[in-house]
Amino acid sequence: MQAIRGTKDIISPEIYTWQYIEHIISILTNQFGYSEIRTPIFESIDVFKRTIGENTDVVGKEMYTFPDKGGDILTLRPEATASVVRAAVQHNITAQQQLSRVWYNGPFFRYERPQKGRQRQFHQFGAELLCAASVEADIEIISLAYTFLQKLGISNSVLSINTLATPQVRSIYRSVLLDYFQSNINTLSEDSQKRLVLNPLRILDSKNLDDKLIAANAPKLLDYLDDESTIHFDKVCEYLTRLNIPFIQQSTLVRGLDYYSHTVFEFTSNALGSQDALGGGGRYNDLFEQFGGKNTPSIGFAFGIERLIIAMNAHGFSPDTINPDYYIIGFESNDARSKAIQTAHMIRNTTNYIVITDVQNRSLKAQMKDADKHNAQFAIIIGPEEADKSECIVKNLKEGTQQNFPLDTFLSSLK
RNA sequence: GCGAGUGUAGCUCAGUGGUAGAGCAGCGGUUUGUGGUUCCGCUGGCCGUGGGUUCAAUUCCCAUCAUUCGCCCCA
Repeated sequence: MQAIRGTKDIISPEIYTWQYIEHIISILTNQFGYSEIRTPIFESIDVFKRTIGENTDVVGKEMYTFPDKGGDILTLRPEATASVVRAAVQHNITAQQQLSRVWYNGPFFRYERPQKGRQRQFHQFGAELLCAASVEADIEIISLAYTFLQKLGISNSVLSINTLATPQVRSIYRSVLLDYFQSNINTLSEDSQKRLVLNPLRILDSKNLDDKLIAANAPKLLDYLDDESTIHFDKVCEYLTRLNIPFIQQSTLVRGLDYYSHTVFEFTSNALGSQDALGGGGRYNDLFEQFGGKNTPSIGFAFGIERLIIAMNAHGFSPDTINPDYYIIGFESNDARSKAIQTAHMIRNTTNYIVITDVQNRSLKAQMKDADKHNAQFAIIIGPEEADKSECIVKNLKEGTQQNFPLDTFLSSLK
């Protein structure tokens, strides 16, 4: 038996990197005043289907969808934003234009071919700023995401931003683009010919060389923006400059989910290989209405934890190891071993020190070696002689010095 | 869904048509109650799984599963 394809067990020592990231998330979200939200792992398929977009790959071929015993069609969440909005509408979180700041961290599921930085069960940390249409909201979200990467020591990632404007502008642009690509259809790659039908904007993003040449001369969305979109986007760029957050305007940046409008952004890293996005996000001003809510402009982002770890490792990150304060050694006689276990029990009950003991009845030498391997500060040694006198040897393993103490004296010195 | 590579001890990897090695790790010892350095020894592998070719396969062929890297897509 083994873990199924595209899933994995996270064990020591990698788990310490995960815990480190979770620790940073906790600090960061507190700094920005965001509170955690935990939505169900599975939802009705309808939560994702129309909101993400029926023509997207995520919905079209990547969702884990199944009927439950009652016949309801359920889907393992492939992303979080739709769930968060569903929850916000259900609980009237943003009723009366109430702003809300939330974050999440957890597993998501997409049925895809695994490769570097891509699994079927993966994990995302994300944040959503609900009910805020202002440029400042965009900036807060991008600043949060940027600060997160800084705190993790991922210094060389690149922030790309773009605007997808309003749905109205986008549909005009879409038809212009369609005409343009239609006239070049024979030189387009096979994939892009399909994209022409499903989502022509996506051709702009193609990795195919021929497509890139054609896309380079394609009409630019920027030339079709209305005033509202232009002003918003320009202000976002100005603000980023003022905050000293480096970015590049990338007119080819198209995000894969249908609900985005206006600001979209992505953080990439060259440490990741082909799946080069650490995370991304954007504004979704019309999503609430799809869940029967009022118009509630919002913006958010998500990072892939697995990809962050790849980037952190590329930067040489290694998590701090937690070393024991005391390694309690009892050896040879039952009395000595018993006193050692009692001592460990006492220390753990009355203090927060980290205490390791041997549970294999090993020799003094073996336990000393083990204490060293654990990188313990002190070895507390109790042999038959010490046990008889209710004493212990306190040995400083860093300095190699040691001294005998009555057990009581040693224990009371810890408080 | 498509393409290519890989699958041998806990880990990283050698290797050969006649049932296997190294380094690291682990355990033990170096004169018997003390770790981190040497030195010595030991444990440990149905050589991914199932078929086929062969007197014989871990080594060749096929399939399958897993994994890696691409395509696609995204976190």
